[in-house]
Amino acid sequence: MRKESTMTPPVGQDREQAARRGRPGYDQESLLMVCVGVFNEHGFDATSMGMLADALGITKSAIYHHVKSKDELLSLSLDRALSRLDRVMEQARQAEGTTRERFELLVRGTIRAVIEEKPHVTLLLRLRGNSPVELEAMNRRRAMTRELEARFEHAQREGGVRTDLSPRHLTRFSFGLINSLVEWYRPERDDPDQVADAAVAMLCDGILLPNGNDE
Amino acid sequence: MRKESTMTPPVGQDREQAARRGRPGYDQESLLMVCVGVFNEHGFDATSMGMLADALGITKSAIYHHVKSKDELLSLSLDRALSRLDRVMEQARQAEGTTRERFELLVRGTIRAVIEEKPHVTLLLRLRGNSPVELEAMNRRRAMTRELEARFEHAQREGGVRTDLSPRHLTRFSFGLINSLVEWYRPERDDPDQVADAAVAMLCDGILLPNGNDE
DNA sequence: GTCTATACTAAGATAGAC
DNA sequence: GTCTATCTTAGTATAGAC
Repeated sequence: MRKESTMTPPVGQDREQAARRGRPGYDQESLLMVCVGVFNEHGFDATSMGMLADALGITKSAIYHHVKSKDELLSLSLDRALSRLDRVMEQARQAEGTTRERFELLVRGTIRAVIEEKPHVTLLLRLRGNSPVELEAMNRRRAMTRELEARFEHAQREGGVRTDLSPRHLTRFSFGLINSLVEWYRPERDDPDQVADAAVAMLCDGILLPNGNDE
Repeated sequence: MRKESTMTPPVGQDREQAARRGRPGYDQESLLMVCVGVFNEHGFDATSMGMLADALGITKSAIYHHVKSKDELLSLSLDRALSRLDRVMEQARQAEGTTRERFELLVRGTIRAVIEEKPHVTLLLRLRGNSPVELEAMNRRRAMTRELEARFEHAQREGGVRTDLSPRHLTRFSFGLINSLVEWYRPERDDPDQVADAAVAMLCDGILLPNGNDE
């Protein structure tokens, strides 16, 4: 059994440490991180409890000591992603300055959140709505999209953003560009600040040189 | 059995029509379209043959008359997506004109392809590499990404594209913006030309007004 | 081209010992 | 906190009748 247990359960020497700080075997947090990694590698639905057990180096049934179900693992992960993104939106609401400054703050904040919570955000962005847990998370995410759309509309009226594009398309394409991070960002290859600079530059000013050549 | 068969199998009156044109029951093409729709709704792995059977209005076993396996359905769909995208790349290779003109051609071609073959492209973009079929399709797609990256590098040397962003980031973010279409494009809400215009505008020139306001 | 019936395998989850 | 053993359900796929 247990074909590819790469990770040895971090058995603790120092127990008796006020309940949820030590880690005799796994605690819920460390277990969650391993599971989310496997979810993202194969997709949530393609991941069986057996595969999780293999990655954890324990048996299927041992997982149920930490969580009630596979869905609870998903729920815990999605909550982390959503609460992190909520904080970004809250920060954006309170921001002041020019349109560009406020937009830049939002973009950079979102990118930081996506990078720092990448495993959880990845899971969030790939939901299909197959369970109540997924549906609720998708609703929370949808609310953020709508809020950004309203923000774009406002910025257009204020005159900071071009008005030849609909708020819908501005929103969807902007999120599309940023969210693609979960599909290709790798800490070894990509510097977070450089990535954020590139996203801001592309979104604000595009990729062509102002004095475009005519060959 | 068969709880929500919305689609009645299109039983044909006019048979004997040269093998693969008529449709007594389903032919492979019409069956594929229904199945791919279900795959995209729930995700490939979360879709069982039973769900396909329900959507088709036939039984599970009847599906095996048309295809050897669930994986063959996936393979047929991915082939359609990839061959369509291959044609876009081929067209881009032969294009002439300014950097902007050639870039615009590529963007518009890709967007047309994504929209016109949306179900198949959607499936392609969501692969996790869980089977040989998926891995091979991902390789073909990766080749296209690399080709675009080389194109960006070339355009930077020629002077048409800003050089403060790496080809990698230009490529990934551009594809991210465009590919997001599969997640939100809806024919009833979005006009294809308007969507393409918006993508070109954002990618080439960004979203801010040239004469940005300082409030 | 589709059906019923069924073989076979793996899934998520639980009980109770250690 | 993890184990073995097991329950139950659902999965893909096949055989053979109509």
